[in-house]
Amino acid sequence: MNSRVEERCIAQGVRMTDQRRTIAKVLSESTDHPDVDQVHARAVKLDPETSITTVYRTLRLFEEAGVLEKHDFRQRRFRYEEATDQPHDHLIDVKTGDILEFYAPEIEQILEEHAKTLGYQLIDRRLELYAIPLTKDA
Amino acid sequence: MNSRVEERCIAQGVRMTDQRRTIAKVLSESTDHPDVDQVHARAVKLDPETSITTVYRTLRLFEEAGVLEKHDFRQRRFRYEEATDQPHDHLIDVKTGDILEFYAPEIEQILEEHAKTLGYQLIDRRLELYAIPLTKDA
DNA sequence: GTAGCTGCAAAAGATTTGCGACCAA
DNA sequence: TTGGTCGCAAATCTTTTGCAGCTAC
Repeated sequence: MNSRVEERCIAQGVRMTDQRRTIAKVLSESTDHPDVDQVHARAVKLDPETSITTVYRTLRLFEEAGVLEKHDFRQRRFRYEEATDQPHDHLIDVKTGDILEFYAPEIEQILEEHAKTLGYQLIDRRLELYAIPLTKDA
Repeated sequence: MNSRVEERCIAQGVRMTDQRRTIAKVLSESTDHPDVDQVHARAVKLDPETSITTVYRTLRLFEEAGVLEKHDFRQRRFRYEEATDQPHDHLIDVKTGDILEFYAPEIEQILEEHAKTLGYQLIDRRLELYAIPLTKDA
C-alpha cells in the first residue's frame, strides 16, 4: 500500500521511484522531526542501497512540492516533517532537543494585525519556543 | 568616545583590542541587521587591517557576552544586531529581504501559558513573520 | 525512446580552528 | 610576563552539483 506521503507526491505530479517511495514511507511513519542523516538511516533499513545524496535531493523535492516542511530549530541540521493542513508551532526542549508541537489560534489574528500595520501581508511565519522543563517546586 | 557596544562589553569583562573596538563601533552605528560580510566591510572602512576571521570570532564573543543577538531569517548567513532590553520580533520582506521590527506584547502571556501547559518554562523564542508588501487595491 | 533519476566523488559556501607572531593587563 | 588575540591558511561540516550509467512513463 502506498504511504501517505507517496500519495501526496503523486497527487502533486512527482515522478515516483523506489528510492522516493522508501523515503516517503520513512517520513509517513515518523512521528518526530528527523534530520537528513536520520531519514537516511531509516531509509537504509528499508533499502540498503539508498544514498545520502538521493535523500538530500528527495527531501528537497518533496518540500518544494509542499508535502514536507523543513525546520531549522537552531540545531546544526535541518529537520523534516510531513506538512499538515493544521498549522502549528514548535517548542524545543533546550536540554534534550526534544520537539513538541502546539497551536495557539489566539495569536493568528494578532500577528496578521501587526503585519498589516507595517503595511504587509503575511505569507508565512516561524514561531519557536525554546524552553526547559518546569520543576515541580518552581 | 567609547561606543555603546564597547561599553557593554567592558561591563561584561571582555578584554578590548583595536579590532574589537572597531567592530563594536560598527554595530553601535548600524541600524539594520548586517551579516558577517557586511560587518567586515564596514569595519575595513575604519581599519583596513581587520580580518574576516577576527570578525567571526568577535561577533561570536560579543554574542556570548549577551551584547549582540544573532539571527537567521532563513537567509544564507547569520545577521547581527545589538541586544536590547526591549524584546521585539521581526518581519522579513520576502521580496527585498528588508527587516522590520515590531513588538506584540499581547502574545507574551499567551506563549508563556502554552509553554506552561506543556510543562515547560520559556527561555527564549523566535518569532519571525515572512511577508509581502500590501498592495493599495488588495 | 528520452527526459528524468541515481550514486559517487568532487565542489561549494559559511564558519571554525591550528599555529606562530604579537599585545593588553 | 603571559595568557589572550590576530591573521593566514587549512580544516570542518552540511549541502549541492557534475557526470556517466540507469529507469519511469
